[in-house]
Amino acid sequence: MPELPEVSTMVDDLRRSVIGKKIKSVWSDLPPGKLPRLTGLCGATIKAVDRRGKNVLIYLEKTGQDSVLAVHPRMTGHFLIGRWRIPRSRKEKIKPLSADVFLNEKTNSYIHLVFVLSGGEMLALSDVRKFAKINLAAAGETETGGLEKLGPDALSPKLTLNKFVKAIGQRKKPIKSVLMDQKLLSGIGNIYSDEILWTAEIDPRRSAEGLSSGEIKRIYSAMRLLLLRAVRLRGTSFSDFRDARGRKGHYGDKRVVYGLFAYPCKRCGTPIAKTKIGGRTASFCPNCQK
DNA sequence: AGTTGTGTTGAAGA
DNA sequence: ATCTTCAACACAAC
Repeated sequence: MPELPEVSTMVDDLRRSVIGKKIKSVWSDLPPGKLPRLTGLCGATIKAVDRRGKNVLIYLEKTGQDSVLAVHPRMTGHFLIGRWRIPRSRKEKIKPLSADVFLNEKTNSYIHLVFVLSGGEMLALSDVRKFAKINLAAAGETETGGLEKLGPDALSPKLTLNKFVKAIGQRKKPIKSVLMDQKLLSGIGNIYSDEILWTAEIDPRRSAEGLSSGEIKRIYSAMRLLLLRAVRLRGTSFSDFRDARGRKGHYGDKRVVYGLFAYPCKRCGTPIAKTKIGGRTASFCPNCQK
């Protein structure tokens, strides 16, 4: 699930806890091939953490060879900061060293990658479905790390209304699919596309090319408003997402349409409908989203 | 107990 | 080019 606000929350937490720390050792139980060789990162210092779309970028410095670790959490990946007992055998299961109720929550127990940091804390990746994509590139080569096709970030100040219109207008696909197309615009997934289109009062099935400039402007405003609100509320934990301390985000409590099938529309009372758009479930109000 | 659906994405097929 | 389907994987819900 992690979309822009959830990844933003991860990055926010990591910035506060891991910048300046040195990687002492790396552990993973993922099969070789699911992640690059990371042993070379031992001794590297974490210089910065950033976000691009739904990717977490961790900038590392080691004498003579700077690099950037790009992690895409896909559906269930999330970073945690804590302490775990690192297994020595394959049979042994990894588990938290403390009785921290959050780190012991099931969602947070699927640890597949751990960086042991200077100072004793560890940076771990929990990912029940193991879809997270982990990429390591030399610094300056992030453009070749699979991020080169990424469209402008949905919260970038550089993404003006004019550029937004150019990015999404003229597309024949349904507007919901266009908003979720990371090559056109990065950071939005199923949850926030539903939320944005409900707020902008636009039917998610409509072709982007048929939208008026006024309608695109409404979508742009709703996009900024909702993403900023969700960032402030530290994301949505409808499913697996947790922050770096294992705690839930609160946007889910404030959501307006996602996952509210058959509930009354918060604007007009009509029962919320759902349909499939491009293979994804879409929730919308059949009355006031035109 | 087997089937179905799930937030993402990219590759493969039409 | 453009759209749809499926696979990667594990689990919860039915």
